[in-house]
Amino acid sequence: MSEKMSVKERIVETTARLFYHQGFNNTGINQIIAEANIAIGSLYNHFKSKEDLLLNYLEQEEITFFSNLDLFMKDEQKPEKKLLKFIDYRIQLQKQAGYSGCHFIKINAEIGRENEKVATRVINHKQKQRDYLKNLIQSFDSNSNLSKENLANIIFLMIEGAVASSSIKGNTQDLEVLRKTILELI
Amino acid sequence: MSEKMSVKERIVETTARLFYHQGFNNTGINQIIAEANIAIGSLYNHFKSKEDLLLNYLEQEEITFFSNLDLFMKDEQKPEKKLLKFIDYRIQLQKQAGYSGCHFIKINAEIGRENEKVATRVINHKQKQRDYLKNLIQSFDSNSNLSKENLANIIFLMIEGAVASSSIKGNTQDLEVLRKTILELI
DNA sequence: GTCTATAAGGAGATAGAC
DNA sequence: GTCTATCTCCTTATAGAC
Repeated sequence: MSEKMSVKERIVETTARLFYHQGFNNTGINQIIAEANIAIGSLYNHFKSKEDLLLNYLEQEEITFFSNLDLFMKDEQKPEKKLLKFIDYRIQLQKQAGYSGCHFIKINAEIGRENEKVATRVINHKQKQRDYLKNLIQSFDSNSNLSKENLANIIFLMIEGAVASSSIKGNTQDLEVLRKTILELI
Repeated sequence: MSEKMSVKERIVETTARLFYHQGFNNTGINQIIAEANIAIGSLYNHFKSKEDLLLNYLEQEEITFFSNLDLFMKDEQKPEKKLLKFIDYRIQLQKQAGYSGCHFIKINAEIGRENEKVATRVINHKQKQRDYLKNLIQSFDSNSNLSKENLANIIFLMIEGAVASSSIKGNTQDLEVLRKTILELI
C-alpha cells in the first residue's frame, strides 16, 4: 500500500480488500488497523462503527462496478458484442479477484436481509445490473418467443449462477461456456 | 426442540439451523450449546472442533437434499415435468427456509476455498446437481442446437442464479419466472 | 486528526469432577 | 457421557493525551 495514501484512504482500501476476500464477519477491526497501519482511534474518527465501514464499502463497490463497466464498454456499439463484452467484464473481474465471487452476493450470504440498509444496497445493485442488460437487449433482433424483459432476466440469472460457480470452482469455466453459447439462446 | 432428542441430535439440529440462517462465522459455540440446552463438555465429546461441526453439517445437508429430492420426484415420469418439478423443489425449499438461499453457496461465500475439505464438499454437491439435471435432460426431445450437456449446465446456472436472487429479495419470483419459461429455451 | 491504553464482553477450547 | 469452571485470546468500542 502506497505511503502517500491518506489515513482514510488506507482504511477504505484495506477494508474493501479484507471484507471481500476474507469475509465481513471474519475480519476484525484490529486486523484492519494493523494492515492499514493506522491507530484504532483514527479509524473511529472516520467511521463510527464496523457497520458504517460495511455500508461505505458497499457504496464504493457499487460505484466502482459501474464506472469500470462503462470504461470497459465504451468503444463497443453492436448490441450482440456488448452482451458478450458484459460477460467478458465479469470474467475479467473474477480473474483479477482470484475468483472470489460477487461482493454483494457474498455480503447477502453472510448477513442475510436483517440489516435493512445493507439489504437495500444489495437489491439495488442487482437491479441495476438487470436494467443494464434489459436496455442492452432491447436493441437486439431476437428469434425468441420470450419478451425482452424475460430474456434479460434469464440472462442475468445465468451470469449470476456462473459467477457463483466461479467462486466455488476457482475458475471462469462456466462464464466462458456461457459466453460461447449465449447468443444461440436469444 | 423435542425433549426426546439425544444430546448429539440436539447439537446437530441446532448447529444446522444456526449455521444456515445466521451464518457460520456469526454463530458461536456458546450459542449452540445454549440453544441445544447442553453443556460445552458434551459438545466437545461428540465433535472435536467447530470445523468438525461444519463438516458434519455439510455432509448432512448433502444427504438431506438428495433424499428429499428423490421423495419429491418419485411419482413423476415425464422428463419435461421432472424438470419443472426440480424447480418446484427448490422453490419449496426456499419457502420453507425463509428464503435463506443455498447452504453450500453460503458457506462458500463465507469461507471461500481455503479449507480443502469444505471446498470439496461444496464442489461435489454442485456437481451432483448438475449431473442430476444432465441425466434428466438426456431423455428430452429438444429443438436446441446446443448439446444436452451444455443445456444442462446453462439450466443449472439459471437455477443457481435464481436461488441466489431468492436470498437477496426474500421471495421466489425469479424461480417462478424461470419455471414458466424454461421449456421454451430447450 | 492521530495516537495509546483500556474497558467489557465473547470467542474456541480444555481440565477434571461426577 | 455429561457436567461446571476456567484459560487464553480476540472482539468492538471508548477515553483522553498530544
